[in-house]
Amino acid sequence: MPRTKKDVVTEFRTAEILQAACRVFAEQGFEQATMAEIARVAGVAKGTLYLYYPSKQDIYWAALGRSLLELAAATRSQVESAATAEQKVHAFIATKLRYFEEHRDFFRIYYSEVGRALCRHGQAARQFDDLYLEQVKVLDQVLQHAVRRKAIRPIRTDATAFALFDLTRSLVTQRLRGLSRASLDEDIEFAFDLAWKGIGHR
Amino acid sequence: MPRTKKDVVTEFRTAEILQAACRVFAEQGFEQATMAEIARVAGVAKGTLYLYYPSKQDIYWAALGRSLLELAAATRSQVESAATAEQKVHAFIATKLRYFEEHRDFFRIYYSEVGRALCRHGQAARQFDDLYLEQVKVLDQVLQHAVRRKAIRPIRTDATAFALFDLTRSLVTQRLRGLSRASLDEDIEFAFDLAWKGIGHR
DNA sequence: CATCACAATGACCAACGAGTCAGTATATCG
DNA sequence: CGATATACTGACTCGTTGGTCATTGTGATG
Repeated sequence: MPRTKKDVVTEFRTAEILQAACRVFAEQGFEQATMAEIARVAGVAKGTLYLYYPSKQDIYWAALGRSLLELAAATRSQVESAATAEQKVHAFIATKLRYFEEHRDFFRIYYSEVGRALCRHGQAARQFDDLYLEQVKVLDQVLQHAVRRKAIRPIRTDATAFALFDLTRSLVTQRLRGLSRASLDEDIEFAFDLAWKGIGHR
Repeated sequence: MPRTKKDVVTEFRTAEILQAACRVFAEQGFEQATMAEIARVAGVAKGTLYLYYPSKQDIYWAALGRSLLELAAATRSQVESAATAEQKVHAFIATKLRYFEEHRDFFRIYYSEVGRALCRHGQAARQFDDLYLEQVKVLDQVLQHAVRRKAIRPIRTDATAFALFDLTRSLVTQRLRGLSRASLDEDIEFAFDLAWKGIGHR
């Protein structure tokens, strides 16, 4: 247990900064957000931000990555512990919808980042893209396995995985925009029902 | 027929500028794109841009709006001229996939704009949002009608309309990212199949 | 060819914001 | 308490870029 005091302060400031960054980036988007505003919300001076992160980009990736990894881990865990393919698909959708419901700011940043992936191709964001594709792969493998077992009809599993991914995003977006008057559980069942009927046997 | 000469030149320059803007915005995104770069690609001086559009924002909306209206009109027309609900849903998906395939730069801008809709809420982009919701409504009404006729099972038509919308976007994205090795027609059939099975009777 | 109207230009300006750093406050310790 | 170290501050720098406008080019007209 080295420098406990220093570490505690660092951890505290880091969390404070990332939380503020999350709020500001979610509200303004990356380009419109300013370091001054993040500092204001975090309750520190602008210079302090640079004691903990070397640049605006780094704060952004840190804020995004933290939640992204958490969500990826939760999804993997829930999907793994589900028994059947049906339950795995359900778990995938439910986990994501629940997590985004609790982390709306994160979803805003995430969603806008996905939108930007088509511009600036080849540039940064490799980490982000990898995680994204890995998530799709989890679903892809569930589907492949299900097809082999004839639990679902033969189908292009990779394209379907993407589609289910986007179906989930679609529901979250509807909720965030206030376009869904249904409860979270109702939305989960709705999405799963649509998906399962779409890929199901008949 | 007034000032023909002037009108022709104006039309020519306008088209040239919008095309250049479309390319640059698609590549860089709104914030990263510079007026200097748009001017360079259009083959004019920066000042010339301001003879035809009052601001960067205006060029952006003009470039986006032009294609957006065209797509909306095409979709409406194709859906209307289809006979059954099944054919209407098919027409909706096919029209969009085909249009985006031919206007990839437009799709990039469109997609990134959708991503930004969750940030900056309440601000500009009202036109854009209206058109977006109107497109969903077209599909919603097709579904409502189909439910009444019992052509599909009873279902939350508004949420489903959104979901089909995003399913379509999902396929386009896969194509643009080079993740789909299928032909355009195959992707259309795939998307339609998935959708129709999902909402179908059994 | 001279004149004129206006389209086009690009050097310039002002605003803005990321990142810096000399100075200040605060904590630690002998 | 005084000395030293370190966390923090915010005024400043400096590159970038949207937008302007005095000047230049062009083509029509008499």
